[in-house]
Amino acid sequence: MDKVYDHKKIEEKTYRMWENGKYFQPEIHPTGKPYCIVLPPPNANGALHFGHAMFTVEDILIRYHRMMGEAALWLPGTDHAGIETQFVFEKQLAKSGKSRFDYSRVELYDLIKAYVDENRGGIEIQLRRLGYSLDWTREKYTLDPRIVTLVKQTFRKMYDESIIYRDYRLVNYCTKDGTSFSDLEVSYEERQDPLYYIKYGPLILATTRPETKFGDTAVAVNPNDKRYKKYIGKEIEIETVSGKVKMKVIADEYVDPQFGTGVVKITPAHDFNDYEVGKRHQLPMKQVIGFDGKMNECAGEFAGMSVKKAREAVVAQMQKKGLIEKIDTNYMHRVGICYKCKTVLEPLPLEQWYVNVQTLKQKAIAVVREGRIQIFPKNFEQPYFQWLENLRDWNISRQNVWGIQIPVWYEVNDAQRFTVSFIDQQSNHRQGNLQELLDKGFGWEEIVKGLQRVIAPISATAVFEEQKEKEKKYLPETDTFDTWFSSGQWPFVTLKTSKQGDFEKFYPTAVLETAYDILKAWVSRMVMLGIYITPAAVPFHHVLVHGIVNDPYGKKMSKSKGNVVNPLELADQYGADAVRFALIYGNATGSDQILSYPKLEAARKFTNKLWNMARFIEFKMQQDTTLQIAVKEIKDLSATDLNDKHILDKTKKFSQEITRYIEKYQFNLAAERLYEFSWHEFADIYIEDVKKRVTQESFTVLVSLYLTIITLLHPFMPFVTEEIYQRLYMGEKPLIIQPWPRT
RNA sequence: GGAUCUGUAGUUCAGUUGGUUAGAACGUUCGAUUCACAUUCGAAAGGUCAGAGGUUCGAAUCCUCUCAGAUCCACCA
Repeated sequence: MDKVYDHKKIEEKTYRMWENGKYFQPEIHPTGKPYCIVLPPPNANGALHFGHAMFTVEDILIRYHRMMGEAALWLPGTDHAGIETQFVFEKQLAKSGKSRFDYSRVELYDLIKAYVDENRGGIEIQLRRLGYSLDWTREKYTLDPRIVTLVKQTFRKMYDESIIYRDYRLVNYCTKDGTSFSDLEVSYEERQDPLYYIKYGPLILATTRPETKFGDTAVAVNPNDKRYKKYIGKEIEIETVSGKVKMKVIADEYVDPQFGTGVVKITPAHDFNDYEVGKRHQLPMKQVIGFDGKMNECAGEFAGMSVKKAREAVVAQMQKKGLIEKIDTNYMHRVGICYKCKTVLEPLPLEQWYVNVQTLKQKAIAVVREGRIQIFPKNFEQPYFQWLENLRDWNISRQNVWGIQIPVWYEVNDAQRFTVSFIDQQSNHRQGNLQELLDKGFGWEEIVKGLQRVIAPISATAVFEEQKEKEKKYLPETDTFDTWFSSGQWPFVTLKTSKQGDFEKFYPTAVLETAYDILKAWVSRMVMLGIYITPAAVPFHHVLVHGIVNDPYGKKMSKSKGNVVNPLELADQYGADAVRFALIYGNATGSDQILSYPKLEAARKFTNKLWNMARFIEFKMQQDTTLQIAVKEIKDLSATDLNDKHILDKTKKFSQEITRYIEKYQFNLAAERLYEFSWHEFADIYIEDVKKRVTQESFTVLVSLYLTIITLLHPFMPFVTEEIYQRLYMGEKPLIIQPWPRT
């Protein structure tokens, strides 16, 4: 044996040995109790980051249960990550001077698919490098045809049961990425913007968005506001930049008399609150901002300007006309921005598909309250409940190409009411009213072939593929599902499309292990959709939450900050075992941690220490051949020496402790105890003691206890322990499937 | 505005249902060491457990308040 443990010589070949031996497959224990963890699917196109290194927790559980003789399945898979991937791809496109508007949706999809296929596989290699005992023979991908079919079936079922519906309402729309987002995906930013006090006929109102005034369809005051009582229900005449306009004054509780002047302009098409007010008072919606982020023809002379430009221009005009009372430049407020590109999100009215979450969320709350699903640590239940209780209907439409297309067709019986965009035969981007485009001479076939996007009226008849009638014309829904709609079904769609009988055997899964930041986005969706599709079962019994790994200074790792550390580089330097151990050691379940180089170094020294214990044993056996026999026959341990008895007893207790810690998901305590015991109790004291009095009996005890230690450590540090096992013990089967020490 | 979490040695963090002198790692200081390991061994120093009050025979742990930091949710033009 080398004097120093060299992980580079060991890790790759060991992983190959495990994989070739089919030890990652649950069939290795055909009659064992089923135990299943489904890997939270990383972005197929992405690279490993530190969050993924926390999968170590799952590997510990899987390896432990496998050694317990259970049929342990850790099912890997990757996610197509709709918006993320398309975002990255479009950046690439931009470099070559192109944009998504240059391609039909079919072409664009194929381009992205080719791009992803080219970059795929990286993540799998990286997960192998960290020693994760995933059953690769069962690997899944969110766009696997059979999974797509199941996802669409869920949509169909929900639609048939009226849980999914289509509606025309305001959505958070990113004009740069060209798609809407769910409430969850909106980020907020504190901003200082001018608050304009504008003269509205006899009234004065405060607004941050004077450019939306073209979409105003009423002025509102609080019903109890004495100052304005006389105007309620009346029409007032208003001088505006575009001439005189009449406007109704309505009363609504929503208006806060304390804010500004207590008068609000109501723009139902461009503000969420105004939209609600508009619904209550049956106000018309007048859209003045287009999906390109520019003012439309309703804005008169300002048409074609960006929102920002238009705001400045409108204000300038108003000032000229003396319509601005004053400007408060110190006004602070929060604006919704796109979490990807930071563009200010526009509330825009759009036809979208929604999931009615009322019943689903009540059930999702109930299963946790009743303890059918337990969250560890328990304090993460609170945000889970809070978020679900606040949850509003879930917008699942995304105007992306990269994703699962919503499987619906619209009957085109009145082309006048459809808006389409497409690439014509000359490869030009066209968009507009379908009837007008047809009138201009574009052919139906041409439009369908180059189709980019269809906006069907809310009244259009939506049918599924097989419901289409031959004599009728249809255009497809071009929107795709929110990625979370498909990944929210992950536990059952993976198992249902896996090997025969897997679903029946492994569902519900044992544990869902993930970072707390996607508890809401992902876990709650899985619970909702899981109990919807499989009402008798929950998708997993336990939710195990881990924290985030921050950079050495405690700052969140992010590409933009440039402080991202690649776990594989650390695995190269310190060894995969050391990286795994350092992440577990000294960090309580669920709490954030700081990447610590001293800790990595300490973990690496630990692997070397273990290695040298093995070297000592090997050395002794070479020195004294009578000791070799002892190694092979470590069954009936008898100890006459008091110290031997003592350590036997201690090791027994130690082994119980480790088991208990793993069962209770206290991996940090397990790791600390393993480190402490093996180094300072076993090596420093016991080995030193035996050195002075080597007998066959004491050496046998020593060797057998060392085996126990190596076995208990295996889930945490699989490579070095397996290698030691292979060298010293050479059983018929490798350590990975040796039985867990029982007491 | 509502909620959650965190505050323990120079640093990073443990501390299971309240129970002797509050632990570890790294760092620091002193010492050892031919023969498994200098990536080692032995030893030492280092803490008013953020602060104040309360419950208790007993509090880092439970309760209240204060201070500091982080996060989440909601949201007024």
